[in-house]
Amino acid sequence: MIGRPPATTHAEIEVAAFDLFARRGFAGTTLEHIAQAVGVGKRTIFRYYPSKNDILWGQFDDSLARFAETLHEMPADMPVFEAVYRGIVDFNRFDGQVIDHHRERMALILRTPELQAHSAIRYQQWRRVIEEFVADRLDQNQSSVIPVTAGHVGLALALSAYESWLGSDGPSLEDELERVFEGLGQLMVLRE
Amino acid sequence: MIGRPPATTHAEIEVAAFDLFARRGFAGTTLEHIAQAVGVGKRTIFRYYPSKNDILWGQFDDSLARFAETLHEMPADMPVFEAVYRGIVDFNRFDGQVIDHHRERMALILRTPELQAHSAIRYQQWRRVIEEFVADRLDQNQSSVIPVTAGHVGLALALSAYESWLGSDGPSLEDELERVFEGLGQLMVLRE
DNA sequence: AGATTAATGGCACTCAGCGCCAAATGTCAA
DNA sequence: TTGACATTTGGCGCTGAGTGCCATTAATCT
Repeated sequence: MIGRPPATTHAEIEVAAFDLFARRGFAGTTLEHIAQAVGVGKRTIFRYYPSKNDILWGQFDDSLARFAETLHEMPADMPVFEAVYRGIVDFNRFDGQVIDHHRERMALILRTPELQAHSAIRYQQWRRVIEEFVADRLDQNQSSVIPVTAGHVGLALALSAYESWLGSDGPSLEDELERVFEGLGQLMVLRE
Repeated sequence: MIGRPPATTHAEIEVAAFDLFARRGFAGTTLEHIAQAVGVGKRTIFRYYPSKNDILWGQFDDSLARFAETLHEMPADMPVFEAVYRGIVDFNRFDGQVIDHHRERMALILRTPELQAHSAIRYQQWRRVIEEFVADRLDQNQSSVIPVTAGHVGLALALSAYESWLGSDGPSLEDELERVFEGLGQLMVLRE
């Protein structure tokens, strides 16, 4: 490769930041701390991540592409929202090796106020993937009611499952998703 | 009242800020601008609102109490999630005089990235109200699956309706909520 | 008039984030 | 081996949100 070689990597920054966040808290960790831990200038951190909030989201953009793929691979005769549900389950499947790390990461993201707020931006991208899929399947406009609702409700399911998952240490994420989905079914039936 | 009289009010700050946000954009408006418009020190603004993000949310805390009341006034034999749905509709009923203002406010909140992010914090409080109500009705713990899911899904419905409402200028917010709710029903039925 | 009470607002600070640009550090061609 | 070139680094200085501190101001009460 030509030019001056990079002094660090996204992964290295993420690891260092993760460690500091866990030990000193998110707010208690300045970008200066992270930069020093990595052995790089503060200015450089910003070249790798647009903001302190984004560090923990790592490769989320790649994941989104994978999510879209997963959805589009669902059998064409499967009911839309079931496809969405299964897509969400697939999207949140992690190997035993990384699941612990994923849990800690999500605990930070879902329980740190600043990160909670920032997540809304990421969730939006995630919802768009569902919207697009549902709109495509039902041959509707992406901004019409059903696709938008599917996106929001899909997110609602995922977040509910994550909260339950983080709150206890028994069931797997997949189990929690199923329980939540079933719960929604009950709620809807209860309406009649 | 004893002591030095206040130099301004929450309402005055809100009006001034709202005007500036509409004209110069949220990011383009500094707290210094708002302070000058109100004729007060920047430091004082922070005594009335904890952050720039919070100004537009005004009396939200009071609204929450009203929301909780509305829910608890629902007939005891009404199915839980229908009660939640009706509570949301009631909560979002506004007089013809204030509806235009409410629309502009929500457009700002839902379309400005910084505010979108910050809203997550407020939504959380709002969800808690639903959680509490549902938990109470079903005699479950507030943090168990059904109440949490009801909170998230309730929010999903409200946000979907607001997006539709802001996107077109025909139907009322109440109509949009009904369409969204019906849409969710379709999605769920489609699963079978 | 003087004591008391409560709000104001200035000052100095920290930290996130950005624009700018010179310096550093590699590769490649002659 | 040397010099041109490409690319990243990181320092500097700035803006703007938000906080702690505290003297000042402006009311009321005795």
